[in-house]
Amino acid sequence: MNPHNLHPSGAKSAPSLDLEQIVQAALALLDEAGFDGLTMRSLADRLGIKAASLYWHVRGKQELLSLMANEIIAPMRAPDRSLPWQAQLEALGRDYRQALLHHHDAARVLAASGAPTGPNMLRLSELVLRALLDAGFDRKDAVYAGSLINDYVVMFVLEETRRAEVPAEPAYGFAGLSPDEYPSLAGLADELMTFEAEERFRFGAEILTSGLERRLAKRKASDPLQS
Amino acid sequence: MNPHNLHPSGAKSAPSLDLEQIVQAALALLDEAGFDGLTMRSLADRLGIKAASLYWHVRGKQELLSLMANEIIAPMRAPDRSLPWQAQLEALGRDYRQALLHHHDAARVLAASGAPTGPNMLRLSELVLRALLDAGFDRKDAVYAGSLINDYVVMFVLEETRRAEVPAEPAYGFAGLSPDEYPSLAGLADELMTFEAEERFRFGAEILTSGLERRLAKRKASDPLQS
DNA sequence: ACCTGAACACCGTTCAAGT
DNA sequence: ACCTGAACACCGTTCAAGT
Repeated sequence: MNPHNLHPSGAKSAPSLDLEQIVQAALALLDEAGFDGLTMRSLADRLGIKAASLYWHVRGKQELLSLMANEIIAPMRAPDRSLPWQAQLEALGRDYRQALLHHHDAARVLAASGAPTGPNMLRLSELVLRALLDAGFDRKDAVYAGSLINDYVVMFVLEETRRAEVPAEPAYGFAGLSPDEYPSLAGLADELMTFEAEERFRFGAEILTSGLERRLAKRKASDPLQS
Repeated sequence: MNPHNLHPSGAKSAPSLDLEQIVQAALALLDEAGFDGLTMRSLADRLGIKAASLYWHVRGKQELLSLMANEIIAPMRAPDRSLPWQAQLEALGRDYRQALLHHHDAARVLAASGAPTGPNMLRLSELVLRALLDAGFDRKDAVYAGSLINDYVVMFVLEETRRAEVPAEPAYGFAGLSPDEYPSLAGLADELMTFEAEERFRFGAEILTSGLERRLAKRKASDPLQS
């Protein structure tokens, strides 16, 4: 239908508009079928091509997942740089979580997508690290803190999704536990089976933030050159 | 060979000694072939049976993974209860990480194994939650903190393993990044490509511990009934 | 009680060949 | 440049049948 994909209007020709369609179709398939239903074969079906054809556009499923991860976080916005670093990081964390919740099993895609490669992924890393460097963390600490924050959000939504997908999960059967063998566990059965996502997410965010605050305070105390 | 598996000596007959062999074989296979090489078919081969036979012993691969997870953390020891809670949690975290590092891709098994079910898994949860309750955290906070710590260790070793398996990973190509588009990322290229596991693990542990200390202090300040 | 044969319904990926 | 046919080398799981 459009054999050359040329724009006669001289606008810079969109690089691989086909790839964009593939990623959009993959996201739509993810929403319908979940991570386990996302296969090269059914993605090809949805695009009206054969599975083998996908390999002309992407190196393999791994690359597809990276492209999807990059697209999933596309709606994320940069936080106001004039805010305190804690507020910037919390805004990024909340935003990240919302982006993941916006697609079915998105956290599994992110967890499987490997090192950040796409521009949106790189931009997210950039924003987190910028806030940490601005705050006064040294280079190593900024990198460590950045991956801590990233891992926290992905892990949280992974668990959040798992809990939501299996309602009244029988596997979370902490109810019948022997109070003699597992006194703490048995006493916490109610709390273990409940998942109050918002409150729980804020808890972890608060722990990370105040832990980082403490780290920063110690660093500054031992290094009077910092502002 | 041992059709009834009876102990004439009156000792309580070992419940499912066969299951134990299966889990041991699965762990040996994991060590040799990694998580992706751990299939029901090759596990059956190793045991000298057919894949279908495994389903008489376990409900499915998911249950096998749970059993493996339980076995992987079997060497973990309870921390000295007289230690401060911070030291107990740090000991548990280090011990947990070591147990995971002891088997190839063990963190992937733990991440895939779902809610804790086996006795060792339950005991690990029990120990973490006991330390937190002893410290004075309320019930909800203890549960939240417990899963935070657990997730941190698993996520860390997941990343640690990924980094070790792919030496000089070309995917972690932060070197050629444009300093104009990604100034922080480009400036941190060295730190992003290095993975100093011990130091990095301690960093996260310290952030979590001091964040939890702060939380506890705030709680106690607002609740004079606590010791 | 425990195991096998045989199948079902899939996977990701490669590659020569087509247009 | 892009797609297909056909295959390769696998998966997890079920179930009637064997012993």
